[in-house]
Amino acid sequence: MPRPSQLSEKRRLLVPAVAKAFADLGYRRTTTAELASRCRVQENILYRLWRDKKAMFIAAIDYIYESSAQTWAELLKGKPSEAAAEILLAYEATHFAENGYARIIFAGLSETDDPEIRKALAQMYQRYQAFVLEQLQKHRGSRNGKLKGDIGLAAWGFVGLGTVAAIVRELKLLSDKERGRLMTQVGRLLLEGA
Amino acid sequence: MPRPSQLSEKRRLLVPAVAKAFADLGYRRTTTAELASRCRVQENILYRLWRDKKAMFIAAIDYIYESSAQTWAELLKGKPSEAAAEILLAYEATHFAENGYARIIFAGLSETDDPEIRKALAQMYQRYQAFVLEQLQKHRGSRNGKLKGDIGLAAWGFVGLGTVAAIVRELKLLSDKERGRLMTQVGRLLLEGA
DNA sequence: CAATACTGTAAGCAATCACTAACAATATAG
DNA sequence: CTATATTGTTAGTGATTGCTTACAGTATTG
Repeated sequence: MPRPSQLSEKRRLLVPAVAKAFADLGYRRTTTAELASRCRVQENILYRLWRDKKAMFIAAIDYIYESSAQTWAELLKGKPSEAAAEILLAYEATHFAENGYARIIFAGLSETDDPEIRKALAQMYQRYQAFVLEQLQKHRGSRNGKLKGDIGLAAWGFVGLGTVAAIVRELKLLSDKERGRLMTQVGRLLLEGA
Repeated sequence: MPRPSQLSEKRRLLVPAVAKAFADLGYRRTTTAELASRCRVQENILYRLWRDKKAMFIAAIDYIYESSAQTWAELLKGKPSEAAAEILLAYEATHFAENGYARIIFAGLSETDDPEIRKALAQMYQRYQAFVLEQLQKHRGSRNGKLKGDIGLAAWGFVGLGTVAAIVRELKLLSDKERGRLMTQVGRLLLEGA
């Protein structure tokens, strides 16, 4: 018997560096040579782990949500679930999109006629929306406010708020402080519903 | 004296086709050969009109807002200014991002470390926000509701709403009907303020 | 007319880059 | 030990593509 494959393990190990590269450089300026260099391996190795450059990109997309989810789980550990929404909102008001991964998403969104990329992005967005929705339900469940309208749409509103916050950060359209106020203020609006 | 230059005129003439190409294909898959073909000219001609491919892309970015502004002006012609916000919201609930130009923006957002691209995008976003803000002020000015918080941030909220609507459309995450409800429902929330 | 710059057409080049082939070295299971 | 598949290293290539050069034709002004 030969030695057992460690491919999937190696993939997990390298994905963060791959994601960072795409986040720093976008898709087209992230050459496979650059990826190899950042991963401290030869290009060849990458092609044993992933079919082609696109597959590396998709792995980066998948990693984004996992990375967020891990941060959130850490943050909410031991906290009461009704407080989760407020805690997350306060945290993201200052830290949202600080890792730069949003640029991976933008790069992907300009390639949405590729079915695999679209699928990966769709899955990622649906996960985000589902997570937000869960927090919203727990939050609103506690109080019995006059909640009007579909709560699922409010969750999508949050996704939009996050997106514009990332854009505003990327383009330096608002100061950190103003961007924080944007998140908390519009966030609170969505949290409570009209 | 030689014949007068018609360069700027020709630029105006070709920009819509250029923008359509970038919208259809993204940045990297839009080759200069493809651009030339769609414009029904030789590549060479394009390089007389713009310094390089990036300049063509930036021209496309600039065109996006102009295109929207023209549509809106048409739509609001002869309408009372207090009604503008509602009219626009109702219109965009079904027509937002239908031209596909959003993909130009996403392509640009993944290249934001280029100063010229960032500048073009920042200008475009600021124009959109300023326009929305203007409509919001006219809308809220008419009624004297309990408007809490910074109205400028609400305008950024609208920009976020538009962005998520474009994403949701691109990725087919919601049906047309649901997306319309997203726009109107969250839009109304932002319109009135908490 | 004539000078001058603009417009159109064709061909091609230099550089980048995704991807591969070939081979040596190594670790594991029987 | 040995067979087998994995891992590491080097080099290279075919294709794409942004951009340029060169030249012929044309319209406009003095």
